[in-house]
Amino acid sequence: MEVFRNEGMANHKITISDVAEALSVSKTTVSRAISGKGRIGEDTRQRVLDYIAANDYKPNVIAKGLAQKKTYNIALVIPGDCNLADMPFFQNSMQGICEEASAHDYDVMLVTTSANSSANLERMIANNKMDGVILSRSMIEDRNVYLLKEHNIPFVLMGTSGDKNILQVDNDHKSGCREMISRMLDSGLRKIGLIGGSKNYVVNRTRMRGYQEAFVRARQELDETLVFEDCDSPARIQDAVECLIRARAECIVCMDDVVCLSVLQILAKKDIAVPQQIQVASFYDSALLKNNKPAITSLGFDDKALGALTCKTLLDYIGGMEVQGKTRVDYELVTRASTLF
Amino acid sequence: MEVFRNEGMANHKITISDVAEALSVSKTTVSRAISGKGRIGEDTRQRVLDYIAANDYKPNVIAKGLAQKKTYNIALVIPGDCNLADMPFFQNSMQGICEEASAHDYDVMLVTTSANSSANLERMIANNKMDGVILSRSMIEDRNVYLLKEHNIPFVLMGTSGDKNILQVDNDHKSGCREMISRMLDSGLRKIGLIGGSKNYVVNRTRMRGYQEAFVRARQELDETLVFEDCDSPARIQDAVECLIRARAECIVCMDDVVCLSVLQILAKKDIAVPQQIQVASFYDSALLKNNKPAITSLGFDDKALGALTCKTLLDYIGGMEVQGKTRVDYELVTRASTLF
DNA sequence: CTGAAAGCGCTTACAG
DNA sequence: CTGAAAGCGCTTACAG
Repeated sequence: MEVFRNEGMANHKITISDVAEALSVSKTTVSRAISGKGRIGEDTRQRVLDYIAANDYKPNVIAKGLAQKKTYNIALVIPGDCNLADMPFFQNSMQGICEEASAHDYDVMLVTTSANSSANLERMIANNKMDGVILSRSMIEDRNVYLLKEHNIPFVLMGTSGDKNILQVDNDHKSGCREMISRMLDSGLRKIGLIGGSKNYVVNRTRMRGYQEAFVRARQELDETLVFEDCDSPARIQDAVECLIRARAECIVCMDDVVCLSVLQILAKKDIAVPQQIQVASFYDSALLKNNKPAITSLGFDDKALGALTCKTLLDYIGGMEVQGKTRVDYELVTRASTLF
Repeated sequence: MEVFRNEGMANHKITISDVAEALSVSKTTVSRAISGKGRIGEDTRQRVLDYIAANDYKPNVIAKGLAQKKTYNIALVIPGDCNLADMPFFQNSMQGICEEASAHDYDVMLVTTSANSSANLERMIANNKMDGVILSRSMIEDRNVYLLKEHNIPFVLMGTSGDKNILQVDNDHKSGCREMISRMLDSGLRKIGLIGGSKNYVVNRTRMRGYQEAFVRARQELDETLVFEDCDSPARIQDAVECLIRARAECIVCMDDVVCLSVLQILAKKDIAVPQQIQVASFYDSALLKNNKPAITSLGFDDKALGALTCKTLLDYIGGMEVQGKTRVDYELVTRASTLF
């Protein structure tokens, strides 16, 4: 079996002293030319800039950070054990975050937490290697929020929280869900069933509120017997679907697309045609349902944009700028063949 | 709309000078007590250790790194646009990586790349903020490998490459696939269809080799007309399934579970019973198929362990230790109700 | 407009 | 066994 050993001959990088010496100026001057801070003659500035471009000198961000007491890192906290439905969300928002951070010369450190442990976050905080953190879509009880507040570390939640004191950026789930249900009510549908995942997730509670608001606005009574929350197992979903069929629901709305996938499979097994016999829609549009026939009516969110905006908010906040306490990102209601409105 | 501004009163952290002063020893001594390097009296060592425990002093990793010319960061490169089938893989391996890194006081920086751009990785390299990088399951052509080699940056591939000069750790896909097919052949099955995703992914080529080897070992002829590669669209999968049905295949083996999910939906629509009329298995066992009825025979991999091992390999390599050039992590063949062997 | 010097918080030869 | 000093690669008052 072949074996490797690192020779450790890293490329020797050129430093600020090297360029200062080469140009017969001081390090101070070089630093100023690069940062743009402090007065400096236009011609010297240009000389420095030309030289570093030609010799592709890159300042050492670590050293810069040490001098400025900054790290140019943010941490992204994601659940280590999220369910399948959330993966596309994390995947896409991550990309938005990374790109936005990159654009501001920041890097993002990954921290995974599990429901029972914030050990990784604690270590990260202790090590002090980041200027701020992004918390992602969270549970009702969040120890991470507590930790961050206690240590006075700037953070923004990519998600929704009832706590008015924390910065939050989220997809506008409530409005989206409300609009979808409103459209259904407008089209004459009345028996609109709802099947949702765990209420421990804030996002599911928010979606529920959108559903409720639509009924209030339409001055229609909401039939509680058509609502099934906490359906976090196949068995519960099965029960819910059967109840809804018995109750002659006209439409089944699923809170996320894992639920929706299950529902579709159950309906297929029972040979119940969508949308002819029952309509189906999902509050979240992901790759999971992309290839389904019929195509599923759902809410489209731009998770990458959400990630980018969240990152921008954090960076602005770290930079001492004023930022909005609560930001909601727009959605798109995409009606497809699985519904008839 | 409420607005926030960061007051910037970060907690003032205690430094090595503070503890040196408090104990009337030199910074050198404190440093030695902590690092364990260099001679130091047992009693002074204990005094220092007690003090820092009591006042929970944590050395500043950034400063430490600067002095040692290390960063205590590794970068993890993941595709920004991976497909659904790969998400659980990334999610789980990420967790393994983060935990292993954490255990060695390393942090992991996230770098997303897209097929057409390695810009984020290039920036990361230029900034020199990591000691090494983990590349994840990759395409046949990989610009990232080229970049890393060029800059002489230690890296390991979490995946498989034909390039013998790069460190690689991967699930033992080939053996797993071979064993599954061998078991099928042993049980008397002959017409074993295969439907796979894009051949641009190394992993799919590896799986294919496992499939082929099983036939060779069993001295059975492989019927090429039952093999469908590059099925990266629903339409192609549909075609493949129909061909296999026409050819009276006894079993359909899917290279990943997104393919498998499609296949199952198609079979359901055609009212073809699994496993009675046709058996179905998948080369990858993920949450996607978890709730399917019947349960699907598949290969189980411990992606979290894979991530941890990959991280360990990189860290060992960075640390100058000898590491194995190529490591394969074991799998588990899980036979379930979707097959009859 | 420019530079010498101190400092960010550590480590590590070197000397004792 | 312990410490003074130089150094990692930057920034930034301060002085000129």
